[in-house]
Amino acid sequence: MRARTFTESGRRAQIVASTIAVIAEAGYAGASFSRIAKHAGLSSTGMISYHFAGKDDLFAACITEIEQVTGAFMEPRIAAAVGPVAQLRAYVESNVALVGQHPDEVRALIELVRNAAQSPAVNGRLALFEEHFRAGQAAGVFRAFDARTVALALTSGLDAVVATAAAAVPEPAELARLGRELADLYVRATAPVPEGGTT
Amino acid sequence: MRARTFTESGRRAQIVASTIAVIAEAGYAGASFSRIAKHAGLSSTGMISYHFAGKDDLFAACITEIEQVTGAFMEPRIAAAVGPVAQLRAYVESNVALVGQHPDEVRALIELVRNAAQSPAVNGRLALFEEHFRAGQAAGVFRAFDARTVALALTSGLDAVVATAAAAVPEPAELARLGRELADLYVRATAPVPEGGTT
Amino acid sequence: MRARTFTESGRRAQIVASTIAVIAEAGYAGASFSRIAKHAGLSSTGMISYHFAGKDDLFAACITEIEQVTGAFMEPRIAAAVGPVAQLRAYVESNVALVGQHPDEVRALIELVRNAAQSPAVNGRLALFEEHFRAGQAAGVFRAFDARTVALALTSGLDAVVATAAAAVPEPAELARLGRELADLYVRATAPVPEGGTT
Amino acid sequence: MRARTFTESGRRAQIVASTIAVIAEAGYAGASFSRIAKHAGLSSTGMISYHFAGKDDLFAACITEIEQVTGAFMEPRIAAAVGPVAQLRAYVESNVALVGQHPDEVRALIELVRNAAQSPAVNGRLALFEEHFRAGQAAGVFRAFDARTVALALTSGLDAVVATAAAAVPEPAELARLGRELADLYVRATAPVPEGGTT
DNA sequence: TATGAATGAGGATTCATTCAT
DNA sequence: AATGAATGAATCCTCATTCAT
Repeated sequence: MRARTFTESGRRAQIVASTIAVIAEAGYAGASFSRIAKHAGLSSTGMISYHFAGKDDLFAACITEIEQVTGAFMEPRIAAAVGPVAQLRAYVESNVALVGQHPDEVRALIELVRNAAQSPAVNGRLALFEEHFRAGQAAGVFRAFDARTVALALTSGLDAVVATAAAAVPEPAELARLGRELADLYVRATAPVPEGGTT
Repeated sequence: MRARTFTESGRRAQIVASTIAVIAEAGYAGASFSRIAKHAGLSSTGMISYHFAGKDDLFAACITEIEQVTGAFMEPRIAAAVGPVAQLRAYVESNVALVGQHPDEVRALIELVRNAAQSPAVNGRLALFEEHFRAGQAAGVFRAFDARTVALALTSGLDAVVATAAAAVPEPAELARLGRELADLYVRATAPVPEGGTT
Repeated sequence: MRARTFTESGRRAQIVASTIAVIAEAGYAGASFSRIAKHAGLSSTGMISYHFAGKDDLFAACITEIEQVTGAFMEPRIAAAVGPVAQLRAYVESNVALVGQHPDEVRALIELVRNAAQSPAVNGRLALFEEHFRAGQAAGVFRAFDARTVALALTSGLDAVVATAAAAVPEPAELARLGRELADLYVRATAPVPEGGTT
Repeated sequence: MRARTFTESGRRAQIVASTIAVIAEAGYAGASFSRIAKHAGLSSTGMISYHFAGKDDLFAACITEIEQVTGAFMEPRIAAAVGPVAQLRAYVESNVALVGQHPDEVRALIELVRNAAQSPAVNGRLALFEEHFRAGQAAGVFRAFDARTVALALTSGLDAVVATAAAAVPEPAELARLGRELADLYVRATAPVPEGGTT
């Protein structure tokens, strides 16, 4: 087997993987211990309680695991981009492209972020965007706007597009087109005002 | 199919109101019959089943009620705007402003739309935006983009901002500012390309 | 599909036994999970759902258990009889005698067969009788009659006598007399016509 | 309308008729007040409780009504027969034939008799048969047997055949054949022993 | 570690009945 | 006579969690 993360012992990792699969398939509300146990081939839910302090703990472990997987895909792509605007574009495009690689993880993360009471993950990404926008504004590559509000709107819009795509994964080319569409939208939305203001 | 009395028979309306309040407070998953009954001052959940065929029926009634309330607030404001761009701005601003008037209804509707498996409400709004964008593109006031994807991203971003605002309702002035921020964002995101394209 | 332990895992068997007792005492309609749980000394009905997939599953297990018990009693007695007529008599008499040994099982089986929408058990016995009559007719030991209708009437009559006896179990001698009475009735009812027919 | 029995006021009769229809269609267990009310076109179950002291009272009224209907059909046919044997035959045949005329009433009565805790109706018929057999034995037209046991077996067998026929009403000719089959069976089963004993 | 059993609360829904109007 | 609203118990079932083995 050997297909385990280095952070967790075998069973834990197996349970986390099953949880992600179940959330992706049945949604947050449908992810009961018994369903997860069945998926994991466990004969009882007791094993889950043994390995995790509770549902919150299990879900937190899932978020950690998913972030590792998605980070490995997205981070190099974002790092390869130069400048705040290109990085924004890279974030959006790689996030959409990620659907083609790890649809279950993407679906599960969105469900978790949507339902799990204010995890550090969701706040982290929000803060990341907000900070990114502020830095870009200081550098003059983004126009003046309320960074927090815009970060919230854009990350949520991104999630919605990604979730829809993950529900019925399109071909890579179509996925790339979706990413470009959305990145265009976000770049234009945040671009500096050229000369005279619009309305 | 029998005709119902004027105020929706009193109790029915009261149950709907309580359901909206409970969803706003405890979320979709937390809106159990017993919690709703307690909020409504009913001695048992049987009364809810007496008035509504089931949870779907109750939630549908809530959506209808909320749409009536929100429509009464937003529609005249949108109708007063001239042209697709101004109407987009009016939609966004009046939706955010609505939070100050009916925060519970706004929160509940978002929860319902998010969870009640593909209601006509959510599809309706999405189709409305999509159609609005296509018409504006034909008129040359919106640039060329994938109307469906953009509609999805922008409505979801709007929901997120509205939901966040509804969670801790700010003062009207701050609410108005939020609305303008978001409307600006959306107008710029969809504005026609002046001469040379960006990026 | 997992293999079950020897005594049907202890609790399972206990629940089945309690269910049989409750059905015998309170009838099919009165056999609620809560009553069964109380009889079995369980603190909640959840335990029953834990061991059985549902009411159908539980009842099916009861039928299996009862058939095992009754089969062990009746089958050797029937097998010892020679010829279709003697076997018919042996079936009836051993079935009535069974009441003295397992009154609860007999009562419960009749209730189950009467209510559990066309179980294989009831159809099986009916088909068995029908086939038995046809074979006997071919051998000339039964007169010509509609095998299906007669099978239906006689098995139902047998059930009624057995159920009545099980409601207030008489002494073995009286039980034996009842069995002989009924066997006589059935043997005469199905006997070949000697010379001139009656009317 | 004018289609009311002389025993009950309009609404009562209507409720009784609906109850019979519902029991025939949904069985004893399925005959809830709400279903009966719906069938009767009543907007609430309160009306049933108003007219009847309880479920037992309602069901008793149904039995009375059904016995009137069935008696009107069967009694003249039985009265036309001469002698205990012919009367037994007439009872069986007219009871089976009744299925063609009043299937709902037949179905409902069997359900009621089977479930309603020992009504006078079922005991009455049993006593009637028993007494009939005793009288016939005294007259020498029936052989010596346990009148009570035989009455129980034969009435139950008759019920089963009738219930099966009522579940999918056959053509009158087939119904008549069934009746003759069963009557033959019962007449032979109870016939005096000619010379030497059988078996 | 892992299993299977047990718990107790909570889920929606249906039921017969009562009562004010 | 009739309605509609209300009650409270009972239905089966699922849940997360605990515990002895």
